[in-house]
Amino acid sequence: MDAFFASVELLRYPQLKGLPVVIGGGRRRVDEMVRERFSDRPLSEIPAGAFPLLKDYVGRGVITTATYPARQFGVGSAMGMMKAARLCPQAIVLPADFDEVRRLSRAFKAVIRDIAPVVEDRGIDEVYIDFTDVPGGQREGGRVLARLIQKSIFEATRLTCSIGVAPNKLLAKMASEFNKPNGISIVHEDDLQSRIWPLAVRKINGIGPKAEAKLLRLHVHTIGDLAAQDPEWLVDNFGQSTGRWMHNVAWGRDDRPVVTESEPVSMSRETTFDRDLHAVRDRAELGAIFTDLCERVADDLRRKGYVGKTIGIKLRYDDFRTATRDHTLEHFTDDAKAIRRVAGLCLKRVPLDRKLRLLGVRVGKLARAGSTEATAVAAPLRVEEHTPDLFQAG
DNA sequence: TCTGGGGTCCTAGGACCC
DNA sequence: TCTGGGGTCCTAGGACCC
Repeated sequence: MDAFFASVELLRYPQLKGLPVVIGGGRRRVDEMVRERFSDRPLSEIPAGAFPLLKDYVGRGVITTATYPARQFGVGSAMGMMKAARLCPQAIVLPADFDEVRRLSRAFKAVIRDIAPVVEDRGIDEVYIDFTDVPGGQREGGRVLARLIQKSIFEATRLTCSIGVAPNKLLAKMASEFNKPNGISIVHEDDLQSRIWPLAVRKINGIGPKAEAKLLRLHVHTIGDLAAQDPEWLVDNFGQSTGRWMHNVAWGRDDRPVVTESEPVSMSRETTFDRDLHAVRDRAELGAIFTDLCERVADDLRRKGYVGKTIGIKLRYDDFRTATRDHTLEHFTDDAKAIRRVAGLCLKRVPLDRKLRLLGVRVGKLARAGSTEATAVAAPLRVEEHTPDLFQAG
């Protein structure tokens, strides 16, 4: 989906179309004051000039999404709000409306599944779709089906998306970036040299800032450079697994299937404080936040029907270093008090000499509530109950 | 006044088991 | 004088993605 969170806000405030708008940062709806001030008219008639600007923004946080006009100024996802404010002070800031974003996410995915049922979820605004067995999925290299999906999503949501069609997920993901926003791009196997190799290695899904920096140090800049490297040399520098993977992706090879179903591995809640907190001096405040996080995780587990047996905490110090501790229980739980107790034990094992900026609680090793795995009580088998197998007999 | 929140997967050492 | 070889699970940290 194109600039998803921002586009969702533009549905509500169409008068902001064409303007630099960023979503992010706030814990509360900073446009509430504006809405109160103009409560006598519809949202779409609030003058654009009345909205809060990035230059007036105070506080912590990062940009979730920037509209394309804002991107012209170099503002983008994951950028700190303060830095963004220097680049584009006149941008309008709005908070994310998660409920509305989730609703529209479900809506666009439902539209796709109606047309092409083999869909892999890739977060709130992205999916992989397998065109292979969709009737007409091969027409014009997939362009006809891609157009139908685009049109159907727009009719259902008034939102635009960009689609890349290619022989595998790796190339499709890259192709989807070629023609944004509201674009379609078809990449064939033969296009590797001309369209993929000139790209920076960072464009590969799976090469992040660290791998990029190391590749640049080794004078590997483009995907073509990467493809030209001896696989053995890549293995020597990045290890067996990453080295081989890098070689394969540089040659456009990816055999991962489109996975339509998956079970969650963990659920967590975390929060960055408005100001850094001290474990001793701000004990009461931290304690309340800690308990609240445990209750929210427990609530998430219950709502989604899961229990977990590994309880963990995460904290981030004022110098941005992160520490985690976890503890695995004998039994599964979704109980806030139990989670709070174990998380409290974890907290005792971590240094608390620095101020904290973030606290998080995680539950892992999940099982479906009520499943045999979740309810089985681990009882050691008594010897006389043990039926010997072939090798033990006699 | 830098740097969110919710995830997955990988690595690596150590405990423990057969 | 020589001290295995598998395997799984747990824990901590980190890279990466949306």
